[in-house]
Amino acid sequence: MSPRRRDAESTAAARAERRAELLATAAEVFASRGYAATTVREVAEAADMLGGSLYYHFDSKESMVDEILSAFLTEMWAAYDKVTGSGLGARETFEALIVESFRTIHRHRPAVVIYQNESKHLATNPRFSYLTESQGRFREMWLSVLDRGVTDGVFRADLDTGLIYRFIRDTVWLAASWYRGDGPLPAEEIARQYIAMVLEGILTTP
Amino acid sequence: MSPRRRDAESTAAARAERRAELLATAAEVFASRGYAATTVREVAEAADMLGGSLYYHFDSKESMVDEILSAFLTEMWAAYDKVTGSGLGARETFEALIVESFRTIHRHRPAVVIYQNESKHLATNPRFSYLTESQGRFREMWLSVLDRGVTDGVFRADLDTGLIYRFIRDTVWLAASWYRGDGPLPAEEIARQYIAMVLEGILTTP
Amino acid sequence: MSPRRRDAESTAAARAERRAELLATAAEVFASRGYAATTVREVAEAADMLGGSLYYHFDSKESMVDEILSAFLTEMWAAYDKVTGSGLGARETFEALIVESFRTIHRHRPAVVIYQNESKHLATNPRFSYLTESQGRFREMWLSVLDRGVTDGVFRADLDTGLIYRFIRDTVWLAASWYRGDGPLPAEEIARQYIAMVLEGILTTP
Amino acid sequence: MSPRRRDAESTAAARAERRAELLATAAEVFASRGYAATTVREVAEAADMLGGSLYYHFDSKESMVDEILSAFLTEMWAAYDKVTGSGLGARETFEALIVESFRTIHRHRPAVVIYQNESKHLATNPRFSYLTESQGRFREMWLSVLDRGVTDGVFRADLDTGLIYRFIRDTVWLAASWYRGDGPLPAEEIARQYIAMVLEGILTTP
DNA sequence: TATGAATGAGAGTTCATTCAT
DNA sequence: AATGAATGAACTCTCATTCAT
Repeated sequence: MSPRRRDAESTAAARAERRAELLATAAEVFASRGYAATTVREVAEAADMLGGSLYYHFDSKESMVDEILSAFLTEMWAAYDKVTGSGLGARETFEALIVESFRTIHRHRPAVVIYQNESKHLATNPRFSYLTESQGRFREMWLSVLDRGVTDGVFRADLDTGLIYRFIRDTVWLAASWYRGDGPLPAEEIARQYIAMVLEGILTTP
Repeated sequence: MSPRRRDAESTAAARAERRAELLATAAEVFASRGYAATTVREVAEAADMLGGSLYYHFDSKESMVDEILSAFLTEMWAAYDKVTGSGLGARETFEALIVESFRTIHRHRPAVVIYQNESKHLATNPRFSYLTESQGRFREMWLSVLDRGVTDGVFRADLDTGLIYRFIRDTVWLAASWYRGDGPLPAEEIARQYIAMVLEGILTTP
Repeated sequence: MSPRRRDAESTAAARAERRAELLATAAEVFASRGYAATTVREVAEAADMLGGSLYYHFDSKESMVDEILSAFLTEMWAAYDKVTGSGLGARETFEALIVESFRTIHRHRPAVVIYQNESKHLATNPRFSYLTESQGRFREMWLSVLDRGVTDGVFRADLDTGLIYRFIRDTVWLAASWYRGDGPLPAEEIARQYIAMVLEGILTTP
Repeated sequence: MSPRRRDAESTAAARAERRAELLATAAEVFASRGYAATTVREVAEAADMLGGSLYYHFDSKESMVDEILSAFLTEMWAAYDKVTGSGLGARETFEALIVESFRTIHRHRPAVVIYQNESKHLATNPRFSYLTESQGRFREMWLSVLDRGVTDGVFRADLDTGLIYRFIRDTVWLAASWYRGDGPLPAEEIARQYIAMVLEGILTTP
């Protein structure tokens, strides 16, 4: 490997790292102020640069969210696929998916918040059609688990699985907007209680 | 009643009605496109007018959301207060509040969606401080019901009530973004299943 | 004279009177806030009506200033013409013109203020070409008096009459912006002192 | 001096210079068309830019006049203070102040015109309270000189000094609207004749 | 005569984006 | 890599004006 080659590699790596840094910064700003309400200048300022400088790294404001969201979704689906592909029973799959979701939130909180708040509007743009696709896949995945559970007699049959699905989707993702990882309850404890609540309900059992 | 009197009344009433109409239109547009991303022209267009014409009725774009949100919150709290003031037990109060929430969603869906999506950002503006206050009241109301239920032995003691609270808050309000009232399940059935799910869990009881 | 005729007359008279009232109101508002900065609504409000109602009486905002200014100029020139046509000597004419100017200010203060502040900008509009004409006539009138005074040995020959003219023009008209007629000095006294100052200077005579 | 240091200085200086250029352009446009009647786009056009570009340099249209006026007043007061602080007699102070005023007009004509035309309206805005203060200071300065002159027996005692003050104020500042510096009379000659006129009057001395 | 609702042009301002340096 | 100046489209809002009632 020639020195020249190594240089190219190291600068390419440095460049990728800088992008990642900037994206992380941007994600936080977008998450806290809202994508539409955030100006490019604000993002740049948070990264200690001037507005125009961001355009050396990114094509547009849009391409920033794009990268943020697609990176997050890619990683999330890799984790989900591992779970669903490991041949667990319905209840175990259910629990594992919930745990995995909280883990994703833990690792990509800003991206999750953006996804939660903006994907509906962004999805109208063809560029973000993958958001709609992801949502569909998400729905199918959960419905499949829930239906299997009902068939297996693990989950109640008197509840609409579509309703349960929405219920789970909403609470799991919205957790991103309040879960900080520095509260009194550790992540595992939250996941455990969450699972207990959904599975067994909040009533005392007689 | 003199004719003059009647005239004054009818024009004042007509004006109030027009405002209400326009606010309803604005609420729908804000809800579907997002407040920040919606232009005043779009609102006006949806009301079959030109941009400037809205300013005959309202001071600003901001005052529109203000009216939309405060009207909705006023009505919602009146309903909640009736429930909490009627001396029901913890579980009955719990159920009644859920039902009331779904009713509110049914009547003010666009306002609820706006509240859900924008209140975090709007609340930074002193004009919308009532949003933060309302959120605080909401939290206290639910925690009081939940804690009472735990004390009375109706609700499980091994779950964090703060967690349950968030759980309920998120799912109830997010329901506004998917509940249309024209789906296969009627409102009461949704409320019933929702309550069953939260109270008893989704597992089959052995 | 038939009753019908009298009615027509009285309504025409009433109408003219209303116009005059409205113009007086408008003049005051234009004078105190500036023509460009004054909105039609503000004028209407000062006359206890709504914005649109003024258009029953006047074609446009512009036509209001037009009427205000031309009425004032017509009256002013009638008075000046009387003075210049009465065969007085240069000094007497000078004094009479000054007195007449203060009288005009006294009677048309708002119009004078408007003239002072806005005529430069209005004059660019062909409709107000008479403002430029009036200014020219004004200049000629004063220069003629001053030159005659110099020729007659009444006024100093070592001063540029063009400079004196500007000097007089500025102070006389600007007096409109501070002269209220309710100060400690009565109008005649002001005119007297003003004349003394301009004619004899402010130095003590040795 | 390091190159870095010099760069920082030169860019800061270049920036200040650009601001000054733009302000000079803006002042001319405001002076000739009136502040309220001038659009930001017109100012920009006069500076060969587009409307929005001005906002890179200035916060608002208002901040432009603010800078124009306060810069002018600061310089003017520095000059006046030098005169009043140099222990001259009443008459010499009087003459020096007049000369200084004409010099100020010569150097800041557009600013003076703006001050003359707009300060009354601008002063209602708290941001421009310094205009009112300056006016008060101006009045006190002149009255003090005039009163001293009367006491010393240099100026006539039979004229109201308040009237003389207004007289001087009006003519001096209004000179800005006609004095171009390119007329037949040079600045000093104008000041000389002006002083002669005010001090000795326009009558021939018998 | 006057109202009240609406118009539509244009104002001040913001902001994503570009580009020479 | 980053700066800083500028662009230009779009936005919120204002206001003279119109017109049915």
